[in-house]
Amino acid sequence: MPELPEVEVTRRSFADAIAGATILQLRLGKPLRWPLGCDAGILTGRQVLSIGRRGKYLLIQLDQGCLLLHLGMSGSLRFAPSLDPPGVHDHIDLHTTQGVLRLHDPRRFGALVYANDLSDPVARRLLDRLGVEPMSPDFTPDMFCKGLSKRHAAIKQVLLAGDLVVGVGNIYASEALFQAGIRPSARADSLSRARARRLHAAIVQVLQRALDIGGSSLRDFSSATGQTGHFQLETAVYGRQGQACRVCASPVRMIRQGQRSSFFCPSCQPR
DNA sequence: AGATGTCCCTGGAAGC
DNA sequence: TGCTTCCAGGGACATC
Repeated sequence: MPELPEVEVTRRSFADAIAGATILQLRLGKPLRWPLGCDAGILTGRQVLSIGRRGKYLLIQLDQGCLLLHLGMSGSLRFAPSLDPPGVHDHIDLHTTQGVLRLHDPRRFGALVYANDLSDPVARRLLDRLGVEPMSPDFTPDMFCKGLSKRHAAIKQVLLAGDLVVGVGNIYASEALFQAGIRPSARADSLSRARARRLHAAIVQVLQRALDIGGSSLRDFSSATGQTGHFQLETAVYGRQGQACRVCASPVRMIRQGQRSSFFCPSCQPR
């Protein structure tokens, strides 16, 4: 499932190729999570200036207006000069003078939303609550520690909430917590400064590593050019319940937190 | 304001 | 073999 590294890899894989293109037509398939919010016809003739990203949202900046694209949990993009006729799960085809941008999304948790600009209430509703970018200079150990100290919930759930730091999904949250030696159920405000700093470093490291290897944590992930990661991310704990911890050989355990599964090693993550 | 539970959707796996 | 049930996930939203 696309977490931040996959979204960023996707962005980089077609941003340059689509920049400057003029939109010819937007074809919509089955309804996605939210409606587009405008008549698809008004996009014809508009120019794509750039592709940005905020959290897991791709921001398609137009000469007039902006499209917010979310891959949900099963979405992937393809950008090519031409594509086969759309299949059952191809729900968006953005035809441009430089190629077709296609969203393939079997589970339809993805979305494409039009906004006049990023200060439009439509965009703000989606983006305002997002925390800092984990790979930006704003994500400092200090702000992270301060943020955690105000939260009583379990650390794993605070990470997933995305209002402190964005982009850490279910897989990378478990992996970062393992690397920091912190149990997912530990209360955020119970972490010492030293442990919170360790977690901060682990988050950056885990995400950077995934980015470096092309966002390959997703089993069937591919970039917009169809590039698949050659390196499957070797998860330390995610999805490995019952198997031996790669560090100490204790059986990895799974618990449920807020309808999500969390994985940890009881011995490497004692509290 | 923060915490918690619910919902959206469908392919694949597990259970009967 | 063929059915049914369960599960995965991001994140907005409602409710406490």
